[in-house]
Amino acid sequence: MKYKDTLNLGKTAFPMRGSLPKTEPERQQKWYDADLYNQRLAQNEKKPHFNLHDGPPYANGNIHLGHALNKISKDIIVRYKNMSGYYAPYVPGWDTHGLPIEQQLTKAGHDRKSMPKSEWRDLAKQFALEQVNKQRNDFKRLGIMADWDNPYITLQPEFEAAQVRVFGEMAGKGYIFKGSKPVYWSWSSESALAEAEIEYHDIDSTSLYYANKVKDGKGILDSDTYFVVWTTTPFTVTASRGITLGPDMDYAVIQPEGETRKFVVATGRLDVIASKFGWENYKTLATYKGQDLDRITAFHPWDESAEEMVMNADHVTLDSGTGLVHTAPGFGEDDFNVGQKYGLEVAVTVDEKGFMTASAGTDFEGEFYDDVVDLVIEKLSNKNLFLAKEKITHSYPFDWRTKKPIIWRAVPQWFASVDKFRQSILNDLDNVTFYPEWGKKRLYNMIRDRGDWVISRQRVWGVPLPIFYAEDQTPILDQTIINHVADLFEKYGSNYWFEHEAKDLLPADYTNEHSPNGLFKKEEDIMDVWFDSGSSWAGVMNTRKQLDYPADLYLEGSDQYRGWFNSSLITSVAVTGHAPYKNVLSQGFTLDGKGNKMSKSLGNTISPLDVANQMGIEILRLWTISVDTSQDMPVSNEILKQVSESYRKLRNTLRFLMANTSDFNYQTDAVTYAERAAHDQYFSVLLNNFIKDVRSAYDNYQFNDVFKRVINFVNVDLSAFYLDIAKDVVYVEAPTGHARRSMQTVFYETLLALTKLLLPVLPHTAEEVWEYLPNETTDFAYLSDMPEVQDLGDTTQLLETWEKFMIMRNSVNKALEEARASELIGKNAEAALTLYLTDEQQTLVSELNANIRMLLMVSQLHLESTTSDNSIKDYDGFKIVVSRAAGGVSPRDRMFHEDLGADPAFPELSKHEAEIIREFYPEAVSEGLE
RNA sequence: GGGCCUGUAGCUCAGUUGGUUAGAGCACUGUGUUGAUAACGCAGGGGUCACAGGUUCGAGUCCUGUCAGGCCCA
Repeated sequence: MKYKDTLNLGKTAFPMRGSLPKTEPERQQKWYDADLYNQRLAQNEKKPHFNLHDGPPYANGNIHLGHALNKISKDIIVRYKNMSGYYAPYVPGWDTHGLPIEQQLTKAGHDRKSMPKSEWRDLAKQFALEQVNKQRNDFKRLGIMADWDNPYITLQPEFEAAQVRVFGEMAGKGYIFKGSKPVYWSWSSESALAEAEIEYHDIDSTSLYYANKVKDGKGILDSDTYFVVWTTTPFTVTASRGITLGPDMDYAVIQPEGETRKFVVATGRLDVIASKFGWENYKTLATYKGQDLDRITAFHPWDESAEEMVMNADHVTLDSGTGLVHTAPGFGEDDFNVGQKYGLEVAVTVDEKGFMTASAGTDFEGEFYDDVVDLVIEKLSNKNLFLAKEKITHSYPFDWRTKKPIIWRAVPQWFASVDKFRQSILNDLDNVTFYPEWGKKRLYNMIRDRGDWVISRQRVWGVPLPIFYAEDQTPILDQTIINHVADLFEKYGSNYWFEHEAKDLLPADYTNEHSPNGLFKKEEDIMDVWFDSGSSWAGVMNTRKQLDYPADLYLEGSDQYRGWFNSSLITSVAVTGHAPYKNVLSQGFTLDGKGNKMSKSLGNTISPLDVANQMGIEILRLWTISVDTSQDMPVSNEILKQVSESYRKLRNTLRFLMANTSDFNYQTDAVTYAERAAHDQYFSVLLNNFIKDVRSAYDNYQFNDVFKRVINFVNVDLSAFYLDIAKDVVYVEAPTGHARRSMQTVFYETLLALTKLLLPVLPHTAEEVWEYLPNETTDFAYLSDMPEVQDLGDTTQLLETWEKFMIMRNSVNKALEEARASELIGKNAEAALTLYLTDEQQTLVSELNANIRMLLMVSQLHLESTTSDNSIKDYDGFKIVVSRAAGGVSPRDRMFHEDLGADPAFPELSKHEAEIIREFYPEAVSEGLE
């Protein structure tokens, strides 16, 4: 018989390497085959609910790292909650309407104008659903446990119906109104364009400098004073209604030599302007801040029915022009915004084809907008207001399809009046908890400063605005009618709107005093897609019976303060008076290894599927908790490599625990806490605190705290200490003896706790471990519950004592290392230690009440009283002498013993070992050992 | 230009209400083992806390500015 056969070396088939790219998909298939998602929920049916509401990704394109981070984070939370006493469903969603999908159709060669709208919408729907399927498969590869068979999709009839009802509620409360607002307008395609449909080219334009005569100087400016303004779009002078100044910028009133008129120009532009206009000498009569001149008025250059208001806004710069900006609210976004603040008219003097309308004046009517420069100059010159013209080259927006220039032009739009319930929104934010805390401030500022919400889009692929027009063009916004439309959508889908006439969309007997002939028209615009996803609290949380409103948690990237967090909040407060979420968790963005934005053009992106296929999705999942997700997170191959090292450490540690508990049955062999050896009790306490800390980190969504605690526990407490000293027990001691069983009990509890605590992050690995735990009865680890914190009484004293021991151990290690360096010993087993202890240190030793020789992993230990002998080296307060161990080496435990051969049958073994052999391997007495 | 956020060892993170020589894990170097072995132990080196001012007896920690980076606006 061999010595080795009398040892209890660990045994397990659990592979050291995970082969994750290969095994993960197989394991996921098992989950889906077993319908694990619903199994877990069924088990939790009577528990309190925890609702994480999924923000819908846009159904277009491949999933990227941001998607992965988002879904993995949600999966971690949902899995944790389901294993911690909650019923936590996870209904994934997709955002499917909107322009990008229309653009994909165009790219694919479809022409929107060559087919009926309903047909175009069918194509869009088909495309969107294909994208959903593709993304769904990719999300499943990430190991996400969700209701993949029943997602919510914003194009689903029940979702659209709920959304329209939200709109109806808001209309019923008077929050919806019609106005107009500038948009990118392509006269060449007679259509509004989105930012994405525009490309920029350099063009030459004629810019004009002209003067506006003061009308009401408010006692500050004389009536012979003129504001000098500059414009690069002369046609907009016809719709000019204001002059915008920088509130903190300086303006001078000057009088050039030989001039009777006075001019207002920004001080910072005076030199440039004077030379441009040939003002050789001028005197400065006064200077003002922009804000001093607020609300002074001037005459429109020629239109007597209009006037120009002096306003202040921050967008004014001194880069060009005069520091005074001619402002036409119908033809520019800045102009519109500042105009709204001052209540200016939104004049639009160009029609949809780019021709001037009657409102521009009879001289202009019918002229093409780009051909009126000379006419404008003539009109200005007639009034002696023209100052100069100048050719400029600048970047200008073009229609990407027709390659013609575009203009800003106000068109009728539907608005949601945020102003009417802004204060309720702001107040209700106090009832929401934000992770991180600054999220509240960020959302608060945005809501506080935002304007009304433009909810209409001049597009086709979206939910129609359920509004009708009477014969005299009066819009009909009636909640009852809107709900009637919602009912139709619920039955037939929103394409019904495009397939039917207005009369078929209205209740059968509907009449309206504005339509004496019973004729009606329907609105052609659709809703902003943010209204779609912003209604999901109604379309999903309120609609599905296993979910509740408000949600416990919304979790998205920090860009969603402007997006989904924002739009959901607005619609929810508008309808119910409350936020749709109790908690909001926002995450940063993934950056490359240098901290820069990831982008395809820079070629620094990392695909989550590539990581899954090359390293395993477990690595990316582990990465997710290794970083502080509340901030931006760098990712690189180097970083992922480091994470995979951590994964290997975790995996190996689990493997070691499994190998050394493979002959252990917790039900029959476990040793109670009170009966455990001192070091096992100590480690039990460490484990218990570890469970408490990790659970608390999960509860607070502090993922990287989970990571840090796990890694430290595994490396420091387990690997470097407990598992290291353990080998001399679990390998060497009697297989069923108390010392070994005591330790195996703790091993098993540790293994089980680690496996469960890691499951939300590493579900594949946890399930793999589970297959090696025959005593655990559930089919899947995911059907088990999180380890509970035990009441072990007051452990403060115990921990303090052992912390002191760890300091002592540290000193001993240093002493041993020196002995090794001087070649006195090789391994620790060759050493005998002599410790010269102070009174305090002796107390520590007696309090430990443990086998200290074993804990220090040396063959022999001698404890002496402290000495004044200065030749004995002090290691951080401990006087230690290392010498060679006495006696001989046992080939079995490889330690030095002075009692080898005490049992004549076993001349090479110590007495203690011989006893073990006689009891557990009696055949060795006759066979002998070698 | 505005709102919000970030910048501590090669990497990922801790650093409490400002208080002694700034910590951890990984990586690295050396070394021991070869009964966790494409593993494990031990020891060690490594930081002008982005930069510059300021407040204070004292600042990684508070204030101001600069630089770099991110999200959202303009």
